[in-house]
Amino acid sequence: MNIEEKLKEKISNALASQGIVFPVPSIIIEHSKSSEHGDYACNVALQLSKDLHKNPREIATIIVSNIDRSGISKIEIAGPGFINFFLSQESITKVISTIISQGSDFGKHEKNNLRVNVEFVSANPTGSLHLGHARCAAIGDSICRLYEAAGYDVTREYYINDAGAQVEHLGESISARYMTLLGIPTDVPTDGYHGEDIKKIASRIIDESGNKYLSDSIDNKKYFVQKGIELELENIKEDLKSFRVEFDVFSSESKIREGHRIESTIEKYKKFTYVSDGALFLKTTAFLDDKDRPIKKSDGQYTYFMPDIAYHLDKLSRKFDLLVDILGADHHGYIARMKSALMMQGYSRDILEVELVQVVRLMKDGLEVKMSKRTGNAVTLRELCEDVGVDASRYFFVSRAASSHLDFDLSLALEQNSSNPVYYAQYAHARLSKVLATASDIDFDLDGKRLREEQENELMVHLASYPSIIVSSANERAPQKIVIYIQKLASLIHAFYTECHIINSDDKELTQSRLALAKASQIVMRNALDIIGVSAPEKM
RNA sequence: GCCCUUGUAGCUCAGUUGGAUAGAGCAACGGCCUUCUAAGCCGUAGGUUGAAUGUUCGAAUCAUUUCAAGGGCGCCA
Repeated sequence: MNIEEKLKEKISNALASQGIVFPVPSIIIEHSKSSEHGDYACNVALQLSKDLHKNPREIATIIVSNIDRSGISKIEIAGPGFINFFLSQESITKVISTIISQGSDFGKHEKNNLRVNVEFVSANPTGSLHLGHARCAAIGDSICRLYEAAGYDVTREYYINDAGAQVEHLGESISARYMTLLGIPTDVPTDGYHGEDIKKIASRIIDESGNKYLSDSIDNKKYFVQKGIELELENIKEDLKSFRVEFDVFSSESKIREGHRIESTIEKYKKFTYVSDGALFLKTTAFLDDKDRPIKKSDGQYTYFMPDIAYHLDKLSRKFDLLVDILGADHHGYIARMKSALMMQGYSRDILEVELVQVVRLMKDGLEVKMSKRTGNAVTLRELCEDVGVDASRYFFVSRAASSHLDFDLSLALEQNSSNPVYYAQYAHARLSKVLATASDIDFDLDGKRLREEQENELMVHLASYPSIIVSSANERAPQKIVIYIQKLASLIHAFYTECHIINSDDKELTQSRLALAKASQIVMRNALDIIGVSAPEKM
């Protein structure tokens, strides 16, 4: 149990001893913003004053006079009724030995036996991934890593839309390039794809099988579509891998449409459908939606919504306790309708959580550049990795809340290279690594007996809060909180490094204490960077 | 016209779910390298939290209205 949990329990017990029931989970312990407010602060007295009809300071006094004071050096009641805790030296330094003994497991929680499926990116296999996908990939993967650290069993899933009009256009575009390369000039359809990747695919088909697919047969058309999807997907997987994102499961729309799966799904929804103007509608307004949605068009084709419902039911049939979809913000209308569809099958509205990621606007010299896959002028994930770097890109995307509208200026991102905050954090890790390597023959003082400075104290308190930050970030699916944590950690490490010289040839004991703190800090920095998929270099 | 998201320092953004003096990073200004990496540290300046009203001990956070930006509005994905 860490310090915060212990404090919560003490407070709850103190209240219970006076007949006031206030369970541990509803108690909020916060880090004091300034050291004059102690190491931790609690506002229960203010929360309780309304229910108990008592002055908050009075309640605080009751708590303080009944609390178990072990590990606490001083308790103060401040302001309107805050309780400020000053920890004893031993309870602060204890975190060092905990971190060093747990190593890369520090911050990871015990398995909670909950299975979560996170679907993200899921870009159509019709071209390279671009900036917007990069943001989704960075956020999605970090959320997965957070869930893993918080004890969930996580499945990363990618849904391939390989059955709609988009992939038909892909096939036609490849076909046109293929013809042109073989000496029969053919225009790419106006709603087709014009990027370089299409040319590459066409020439690859020629390399593999020459002019075998020249005729306009249906089989050949199918071949171009199928081959196009295969190669685009291969490309996407490679790009994602170099961005340190790997999926466990790829599901495809065409599989969902196979056999009579859609028909049998519709059968399950019989109670909630009706025909209007020749189209089949799903009565989503019976649940959360403001309009009923068509699932089968009057021409007999399904809308995209129908296979999507079948797909979500497919995921649920694989026994997940929670589904998370990470989608572009233009899908927000989709949330109510999909939740409604799942509720029709008896699932709770919370079985599906949707995280909306705002689009990235590409800027150049202060002006917006419209990105389009069709015209091929988008900044791709690959370019981003090559020009800005994986670490800087992932850090940048994760440091902003998914809901924030984001402008991305590539030239500025390149310029800012050395002042990018990611290097601030990595540099802190590298500096500690160097000191630890230099003093590798000196033992650690795991009790941190000689740690007295304010910088050391603040650093230790911050280190101790890491496990609870993991839990709250995971619950809120908010990886940017980890970035904030990292930023603060880096700042404290740099201050410690500058103000508290670690290796002192004339004071071995002090050196041993500080080396232990350096080691613990290095471990936590590395663990935290790993959550957002950023490397922790030994030297820079 | 209706719905969703967003609006915080010159710029890019945080803000622990209603708490103490609203915080970081860039940019600006002033200091600090004969000792472990100056990609650093210490300090200064910068704010009517888009605007207004309300809810209460207490509001950037909740409610209503309003302005602005982006997105979505029954057979597109």
